[in-house]
Amino acid sequence: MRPTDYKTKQKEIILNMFLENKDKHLTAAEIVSYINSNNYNIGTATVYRYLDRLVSNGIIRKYFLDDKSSACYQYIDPEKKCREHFHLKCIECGELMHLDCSYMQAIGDHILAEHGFTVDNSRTVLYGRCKNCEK
Amino acid sequence: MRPTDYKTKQKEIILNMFLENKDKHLTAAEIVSYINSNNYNIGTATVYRYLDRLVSNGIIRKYFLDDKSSACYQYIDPEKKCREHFHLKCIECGELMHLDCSYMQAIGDHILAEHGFTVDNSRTVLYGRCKNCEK
DNA sequence: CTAGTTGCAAAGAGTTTGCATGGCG
DNA sequence: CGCCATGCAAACTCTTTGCAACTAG
Repeated sequence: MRPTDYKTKQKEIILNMFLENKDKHLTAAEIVSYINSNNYNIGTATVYRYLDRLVSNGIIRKYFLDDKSSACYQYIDPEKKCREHFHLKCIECGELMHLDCSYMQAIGDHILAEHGFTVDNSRTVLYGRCKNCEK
Repeated sequence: MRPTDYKTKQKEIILNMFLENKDKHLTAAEIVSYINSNNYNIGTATVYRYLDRLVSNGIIRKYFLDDKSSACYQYIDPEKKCREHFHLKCIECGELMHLDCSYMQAIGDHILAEHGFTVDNSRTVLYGRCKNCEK
């Protein structure tokens, strides 16, 4: 059994930040500096510890963009069924697109059937450039 | 114009390591420890500097696995057209598979045509579990 | 000889851990 | 009150940078 999850002010603030930024990814540093600039103080370690838990609990997703050294975290919106489709991440502007498309959904099946590989959609992100940034 | 590329013993050793491990990825630490355990000595900085150059020159690929903090580097085999297809990476055993399949090659075109997104195959790795590890 | 290269050590950047204090339930 | 969570600082890991010595061409 997992330990009790006490409600604390810090956790509330962090989770709210993700809920208010469903369309963006946040880095640990951004979270720390945002909180510390808003009449509150939070330790870096606390942020990392809670981020880890949120990732384990499937509340947020953790990425590593190739050109960034720091990890990025983004809310996994249950309403958008993010576990069931692929994601596209623009390496220029950072936009995350949900690739909810029947054609793409067939890809996972194809890879499993033809290549014996089970793709984990919750981990996989396709990198590239979105319409605007490609220009 | 770019500076002349002097041939050195260090560069030769590193490049050979990639050529002898086309099917695997190597980390900077692995390269350093391998070389230093073989009657030769090389500085960490030298390894990183040459890796950067190999990446810039398109000789090797650099990527980050979700659960690793260190970067992985792998030779881009011209014969396998690694620039043009996707890669599958098993999150259990670390095996990297080349997904060279006409069906899959259509994916990039589809995403561009239907979703206006240009996928960068050299950056994208699909994560999941291979046949053996799925059991 | 000149300019690219190397090795070492120090500096950075990001993340994790140890530990005493603090707060939820 | 017991146990989890927090903050701070130190420790760590990986990578980059500064610089003097070295070397390929």
